[in-house]
Amino acid sequence: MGLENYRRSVSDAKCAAILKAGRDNFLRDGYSRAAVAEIARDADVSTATLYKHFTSKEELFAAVVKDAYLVGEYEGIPENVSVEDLLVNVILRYLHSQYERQINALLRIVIAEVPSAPQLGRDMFENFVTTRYRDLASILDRLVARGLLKQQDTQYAVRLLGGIVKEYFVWPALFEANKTLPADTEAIVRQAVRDYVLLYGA
Amino acid sequence: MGLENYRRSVSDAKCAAILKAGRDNFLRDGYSRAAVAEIARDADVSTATLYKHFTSKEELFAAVVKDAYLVGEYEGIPENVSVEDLLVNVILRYLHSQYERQINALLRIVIAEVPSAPQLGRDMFENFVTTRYRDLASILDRLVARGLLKQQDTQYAVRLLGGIVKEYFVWPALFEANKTLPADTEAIVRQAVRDYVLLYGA
Amino acid sequence: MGLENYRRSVSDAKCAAILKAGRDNFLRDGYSRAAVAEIARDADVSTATLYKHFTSKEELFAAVVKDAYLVGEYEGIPENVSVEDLLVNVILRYLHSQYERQINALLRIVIAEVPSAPQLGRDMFENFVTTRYRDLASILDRLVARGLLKQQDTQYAVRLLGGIVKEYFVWPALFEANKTLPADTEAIVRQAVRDYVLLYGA
Amino acid sequence: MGLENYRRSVSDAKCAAILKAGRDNFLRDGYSRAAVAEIARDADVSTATLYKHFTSKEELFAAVVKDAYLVGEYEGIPENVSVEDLLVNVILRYLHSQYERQINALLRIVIAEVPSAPQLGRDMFENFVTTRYRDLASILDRLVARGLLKQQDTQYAVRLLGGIVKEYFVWPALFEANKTLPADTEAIVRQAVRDYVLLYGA
DNA sequence: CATGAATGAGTATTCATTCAT
DNA sequence: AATGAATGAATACTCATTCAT
Repeated sequence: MGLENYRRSVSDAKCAAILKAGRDNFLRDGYSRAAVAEIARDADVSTATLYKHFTSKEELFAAVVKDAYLVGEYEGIPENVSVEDLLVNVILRYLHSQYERQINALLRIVIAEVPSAPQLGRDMFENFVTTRYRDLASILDRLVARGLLKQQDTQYAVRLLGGIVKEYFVWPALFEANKTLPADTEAIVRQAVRDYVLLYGA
Repeated sequence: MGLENYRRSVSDAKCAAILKAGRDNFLRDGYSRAAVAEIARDADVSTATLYKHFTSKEELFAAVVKDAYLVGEYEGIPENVSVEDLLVNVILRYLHSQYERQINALLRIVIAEVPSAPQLGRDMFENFVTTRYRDLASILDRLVARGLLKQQDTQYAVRLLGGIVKEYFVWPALFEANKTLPADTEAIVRQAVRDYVLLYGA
Repeated sequence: MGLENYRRSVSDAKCAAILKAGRDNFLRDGYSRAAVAEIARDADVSTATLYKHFTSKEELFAAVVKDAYLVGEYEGIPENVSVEDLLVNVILRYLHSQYERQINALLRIVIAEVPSAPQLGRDMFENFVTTRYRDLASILDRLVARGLLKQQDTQYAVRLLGGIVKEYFVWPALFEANKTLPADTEAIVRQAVRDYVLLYGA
Repeated sequence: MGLENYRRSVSDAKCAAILKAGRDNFLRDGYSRAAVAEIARDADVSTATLYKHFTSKEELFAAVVKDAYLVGEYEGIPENVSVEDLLVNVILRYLHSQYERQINALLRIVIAEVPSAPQLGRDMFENFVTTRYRDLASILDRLVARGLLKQQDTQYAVRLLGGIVKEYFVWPALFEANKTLPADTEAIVRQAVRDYVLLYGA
């Protein structure tokens, strides 16, 4: 079994190297301009090896995107904080993760490929929008249950919050490469949360 | 001058034909996949003529994008309507214009090209986001002046409204080709405006 | 019209050069091994130009094959010769044409591609077998009409003659590259014709 | 010796599996398009093992072809039948063997490879043409010796028969994949033999 | 002895751009 | 001024063969 394990580990390492090189290249050049040969070269692998692991450029890109989903987030909700602080905290964690992992740049490319790879668009929407909204809605539901927020349509409430957050932090990042979170991020988030609490707070 | 005028008008007609063919091709195939030769063919022009008018594919695309800015919108603000109705009306006009002119599909392509054509991204952001927000803010300012809305930071108010509208009507359209405005568009817009008026109404 | 004519003549010349280079390469290397890039280079043309003229390697090959059909043959039948001499003469003309134009080598390649390009096989069979047999049958029919041959099934008679001729002169050429007509060709053909006349002569 | 025998038998089995898989692949895809990796997979062997048995794709193909020679044919000549029936019988056995064993498809591939593998062409010609003709000639010789046929050049006679048989049953099969023996095969063979007997019968 | 991962050289085809006419 | 033929560089993908384990 030593041989098999050895092979698997080598293979996994190459696969990871390809994914990383692919990610870098796609982020830098976009999907169409990124060259499979260069990705292979950057990963210190022959193109043929790359094609052993991923049967096409498209599949490699899909794998790169899927790879971005994998990081788990915000398990517990801390007690003893105000509703406002809690929501600000949750949203800031979203945002930092989004920026650190360069999800915005990835979004750009996926959006560009929506007409030719619709499934990829749907998947990414599901994973980066719908799922997060589900998580946030469940938090709001619990706060409602605890009497800390009014009865409300949490589906809509989530989108209200999400809308203003995207407005400030995602939308501009789509139109400018290498955007970083602005200095007044927390202030803006806090303002948005405050409005929300004004409307829907207990 | 007759000959010169004739020549100019022919030239302008060709230019318009190229822009239209370019628009169609870019919208259908995206930037990279769209072929200059096909655009020229669709415009009934030789490739050389196309290159006389636009020095590169990139410039042609930029011109196509700029062309989309040109359509004027919502001149007058009707009097004698409630603040709510007025805002709903204005927003719906934005949305219909956005969908009818396929701005979402164009946005997709511009977004994709942001890393390689940053100026284009900035321009489009300026023209489709900032400008509109300025218009809307001036409307809000006037409403504040008339005492129909509270004193407020209209810059922020506009983005609150814009965020929720994009959340529902632009964001999903980026991730799905050929999306049309949903049937309950007006209801959603009205709900958003109602929330806004609750917070900032006089 | 000078420009147009000039362009056409240049274009035709290039087309001919490509066909010739294609023919040479296919004959030397077979279909699969022949490289489009090398054909283009031999024809002093870029690959893109080659693809303007022929939309694919397969189409180029088909054109090369079709080109081989184009040479017209044996219009008149001389009078005042014996039936035997006449037939020997006709058959020898077939054979020389077949060898000079390297039809055998072309046949080899077409045969190889029959599973993947069945239409090409059918076309070549039609043009190099069926058509010739029709010509020869019409000759035999006229000889029968003149009373120089017995009443007979000329369809079958033609295939009897064709079979023996292929047996000696085509079949071996399929299995050996650059085969030339053997020295005793005429003697063998004469023997075959003699047998035929023994069976079917008046 | 038990272990050695076991090993040899395993090795032989693998070799046979490779040959069979090779045959199937070459027949299906032709020489160039057939992929060594797929042959190995079909044979349940690693590519390295395949290369242990056959040092190159070309050699494997040669072995596949040689394998087709190995089936023995028509040992005894029945007595007490007419010359005509005897010859018809012999020829039909040739033909059925040729079609059942897909020799025509194999011929196609060998013919295609003649320029690059001339020896293979010569071998196949020797084994599928010359050898058979020798067998048939020896039968004719015996018939002449028994006084059932005239004195004759049996070399030539054999090719007369062979020519007409190929004309009807091999030649068309080269130009059409998956051809089967036509329904009137026996009638045609009988007609050919009858002509031959007319010419050369006692 | 057997493996299968890895390779490098090669393939057909495309496209933005130029230039002789 | 307008053409459209021509190009050269690039691209995704394949495959016979080898070699470390």
